[in-house]
Amino acid sequence: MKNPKVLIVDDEKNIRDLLEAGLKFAGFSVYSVGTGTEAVTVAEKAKPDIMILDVMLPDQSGFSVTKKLRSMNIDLPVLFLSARDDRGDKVTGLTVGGDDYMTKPFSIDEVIARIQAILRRTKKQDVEDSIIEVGEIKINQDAHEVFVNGTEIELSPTEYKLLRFLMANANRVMSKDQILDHVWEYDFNGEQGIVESYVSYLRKKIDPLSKNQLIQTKRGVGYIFRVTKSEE
Amino acid sequence: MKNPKVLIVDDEKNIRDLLEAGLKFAGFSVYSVGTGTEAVTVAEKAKPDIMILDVMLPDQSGFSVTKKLRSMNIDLPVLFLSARDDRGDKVTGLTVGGDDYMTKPFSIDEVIARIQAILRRTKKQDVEDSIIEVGEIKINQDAHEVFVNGTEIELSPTEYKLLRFLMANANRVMSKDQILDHVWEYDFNGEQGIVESYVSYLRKKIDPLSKNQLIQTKRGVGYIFRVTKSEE
DNA sequence: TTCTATTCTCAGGAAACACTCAGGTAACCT
DNA sequence: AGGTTACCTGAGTGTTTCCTGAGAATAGAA
Repeated sequence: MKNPKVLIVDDEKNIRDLLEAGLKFAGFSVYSVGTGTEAVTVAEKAKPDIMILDVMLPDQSGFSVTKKLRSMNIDLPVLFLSARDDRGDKVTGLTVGGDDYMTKPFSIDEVIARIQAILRRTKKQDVEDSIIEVGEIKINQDAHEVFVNGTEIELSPTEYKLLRFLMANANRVMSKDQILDHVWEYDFNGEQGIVESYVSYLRKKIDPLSKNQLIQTKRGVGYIFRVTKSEE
Repeated sequence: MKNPKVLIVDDEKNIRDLLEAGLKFAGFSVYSVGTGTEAVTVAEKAKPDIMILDVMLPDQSGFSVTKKLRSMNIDLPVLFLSARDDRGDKVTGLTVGGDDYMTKPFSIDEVIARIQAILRRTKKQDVEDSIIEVGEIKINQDAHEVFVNGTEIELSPTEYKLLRFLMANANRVMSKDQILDHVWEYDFNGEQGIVESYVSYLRKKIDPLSKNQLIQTKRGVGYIFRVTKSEE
């Protein structure tokens, strides 16, 4: 299957729009609803491959949605979304099998990564590989491991996400705004300076293991993860 | 499709006219409106391929326009425009889909370049390639890299834009006024001397790598990017 | 809780950049 | 030829952008 189908269930329209834009661009077919009742209907009709489900819906809890679906013999993996604090008791109990959960606010690229991980685990979807290898750097997404020319380096979560984003867009300049929009949580309202800081952190860990400066600055434009120096 | 359709949404008539003229000349079909309400109407009727949208409109915010359109299942990429300092706290998530974001004041050719980049990425369109190659010079727009006979040169943002403009109009004399209008931001009120300076900068970086003088002066008229014509 | 890793802000300094200006040079004119 | 105009370019100035270390605030783990 070429375009996995995702069903987004969240009552906040902003979040639905954000997810919809990001997932569509990442190559998913997207269905988006705001209530649990609609979710059940669409899940039955459209047969999505995965569902993104807010656990706190206005009409019913996410839990009852999954229960309903299961009783209808509709079996699809779920990525649960929840607010930061109501974690622990209910949500963790919900995740069975291939399911996963994330807290709001999230970063859009992290959502995409999680969805791909779930699809990878559950069905044999035609989905990105767990291993990203670009030039001298290899990332194992399942194990959260990063190797530079075969040597492993330790990255903090944010460093990891930033590097993954730059590598996924290798040989293309990414502006700081783009980086903020994809790598940082959607409610982050800080300044671009934080991107500079994290690029600096990354370089400090990467550069000692490579002869090339892998992350380059395009002054006034952004940053680029550069693999092939010159062509021709 | 040969002529992509662009919908311009901005309340300042000056800016609308500026964009309209520039985009028409670049080969786009242009629709232009001043309010969000009109934008929705025209987007529905004319089915544009892309929209240029000021985030600060008199009747409603640019975001509510995109939301409205999305809820109507009208799906088109957006190039957002905003004042220079609106970024940072308020607006995030603008670039997650195929969308992009620019601040005012902009240079008209930069707008065109961004639009083509968006159409290229959302790739429903038959649009210019990311690589511009004219004679001995090759520009990779994705990577913001410039090669002269295979050797990379480093250009500042303004040098880059100037060279791209001259190459896009190769073998045609461009006056300094034309250059100012296309390459510099629309509120620039300096003198033509700056064009002379930047041509000088460019030559200093380009000429050592070429036997020909690629940027030639047409005294009293302007400058021309000359391609050694093997055929014609 | 305490401890530690991490996130984020900030500020100083360095470098790159944009722009202006003026003296010099080349092209064009009569 | 001389005189005039347009152009070139080095020098200088003020601004912007970027880097990085230091430290405060926060979250996660022991």
